[in-house]
Amino acid sequence: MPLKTKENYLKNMYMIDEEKGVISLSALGKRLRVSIPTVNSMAKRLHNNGFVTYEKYKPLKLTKKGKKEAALIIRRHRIAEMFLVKKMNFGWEEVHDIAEEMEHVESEILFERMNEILGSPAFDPHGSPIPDRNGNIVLDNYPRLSEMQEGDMVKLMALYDDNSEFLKFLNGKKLKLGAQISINKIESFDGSMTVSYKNESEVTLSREVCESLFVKLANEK
Amino acid sequence: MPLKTKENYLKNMYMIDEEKGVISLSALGKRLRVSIPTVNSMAKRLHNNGFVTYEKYKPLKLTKKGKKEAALIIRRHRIAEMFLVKKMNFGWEEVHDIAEEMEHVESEILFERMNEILGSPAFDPHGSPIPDRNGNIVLDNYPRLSEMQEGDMVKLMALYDDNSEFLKFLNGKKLKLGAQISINKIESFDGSMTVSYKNESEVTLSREVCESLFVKLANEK
DNA sequence: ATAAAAAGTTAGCCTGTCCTAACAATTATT
DNA sequence: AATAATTGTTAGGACAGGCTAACTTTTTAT
Repeated sequence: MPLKTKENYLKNMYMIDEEKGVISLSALGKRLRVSIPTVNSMAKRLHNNGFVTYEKYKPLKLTKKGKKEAALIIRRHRIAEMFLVKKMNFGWEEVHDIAEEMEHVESEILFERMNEILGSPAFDPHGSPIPDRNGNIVLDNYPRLSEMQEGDMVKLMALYDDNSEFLKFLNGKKLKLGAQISINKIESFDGSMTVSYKNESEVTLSREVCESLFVKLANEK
Repeated sequence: MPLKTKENYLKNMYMIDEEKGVISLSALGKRLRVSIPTVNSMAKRLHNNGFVTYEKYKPLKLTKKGKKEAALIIRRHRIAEMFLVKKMNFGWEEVHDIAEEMEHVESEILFERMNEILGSPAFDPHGSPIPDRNGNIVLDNYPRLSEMQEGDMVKLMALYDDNSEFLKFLNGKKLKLGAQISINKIESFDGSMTVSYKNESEVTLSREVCESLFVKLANEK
C-alpha cells in the first residue's frame, strides 16, 4: 500500500534531475510538500533499497534501477493523460490531476491496453515524450519560444508545464500543439512577444509564457 | 494516502453484511487478510469517525454514512469493470483485479465520465447492480439456478462471484449473462444439473456452479 | 575572510496499520 | 450445565511516513 509514496519520491526526483541536473533534499521536500528531515530519512531508505545513492551532505542521485522505476511511472502517467484526452474527451487542462492518481494503479496490463488502443503514441497531450516499456526516454530538447527572433516562424512542439491555469490560458488564446506561430515583434524591455497563428493575429504573450513554450524553427514559410 | 485502507474496510464490511447479514471481526479479518486485533482496533477507529457503530463483543454495524461511503466505492468498482469490458476489450474474467485498484483512484469526474460514456448502465459485467451517485443500490435478489426445477426455463441474470477461475470456466462452457437455459435433468444425489442453451445441449453443471448462478424464471418457452 | 543564509542532519515524538501473546467472553456441543 | 471451540479484547511492539527543535555543514554574500 505504501507504494504510492515511494513512487512519488522517485518520480519527483527524476523530474528535478531533468530540470535542475541535481537533486537536493530541499527541492524534493518542496515538491512533495514534506519537511526536509522527512526527505532525509526517506532518502536513506531508498538508498538501502538501491534506488538512489545517498551520501551525507551530497545531492541525491538516482541509480539505474531508480531511474527506470521513475521513468515507468512517468510512462503510466503520460499514457493515462493521452487516453483521457483522446478516448474520454477530457481537455488537456483537466488530465494532470487524474493521471496523477491513475499512475499508481498497479496493473501493467491496463496501461499496455491503453497504449495499444492509442496506437503507441510517442508524446502525451502536452508534447512530453512517453518513455518506452523499458523506461527509455527520448529527450528532444526543443528551444523555447523566448529564445527565438523577430520574424521567425516556429511550430509549437511541447509545453514546459502542464499546470491547468496555464493550459486554460492557452485554450483562451486558441493555442494548440502543432500551431504555426509567426513572431511579429519582441518587446526588448519585458521580453513579451506579439505573434500570430491560425486565425489569430497580433496575440501578445508575456515572457513567462514564451519561456514555457517549446518550439521548432520552421522558417521560410 | 491511507484512504485505500479505510475504503477496503468499508467495502468489505458492506459485502459481508449483504452476504451474511452480520459483520463479525473474524469474517472481516479473513477477507482483508489481517489479524483480528488489527480489525478490532480499526473498528474502534472507524467508530470514532462515524462510519460504524462498535460495541464490545457485538457485531459491527455500518452507519448510514458508512454504508453510503461503501456503496460509492462499489459504484466506482463496477463502473470501472464495465468500462474495461465494454470500452477496452477486457474479458469479464480479467477485470476484477484491475477494478480493485482503480476503485481507489480519487477522481469523481473520471468515474462519472466513464459512466456517461457507457450510458449509465444499471449492471456490471457480472450482473451486479451499480449503486447510483448517492450510494443507493437496487438489490434484485434473484433465485439461484440450484433452486429451480426440472423442466424450468430460466435466464441467467447475474453471478454470485466474479472469481476469475469461475469466469474462465463459464467461458469454456460458452455461458454468458442473458443466456436462456433449459433444465433437462437434476441429479438428486449431488444436485448437479444437465442443461442446454444457445448452441450447447446437455451441459452438466455441478451443484456448486448452480449455486453461483442467479437466474430469472422464464417458463413457457 | 567572515558572517549570514541555506541546506542538511540528528534526536525524539506522533499516528496509522499491522503483528503476536495472553486472556476473556460468547457460542456451540455434548 | 459444563466444557470445548470460536470469537473478541488488551497489552505491547514493529515499521512506514510524517513532524519540530536544535544543531552542523556548506554555500553565498558582504
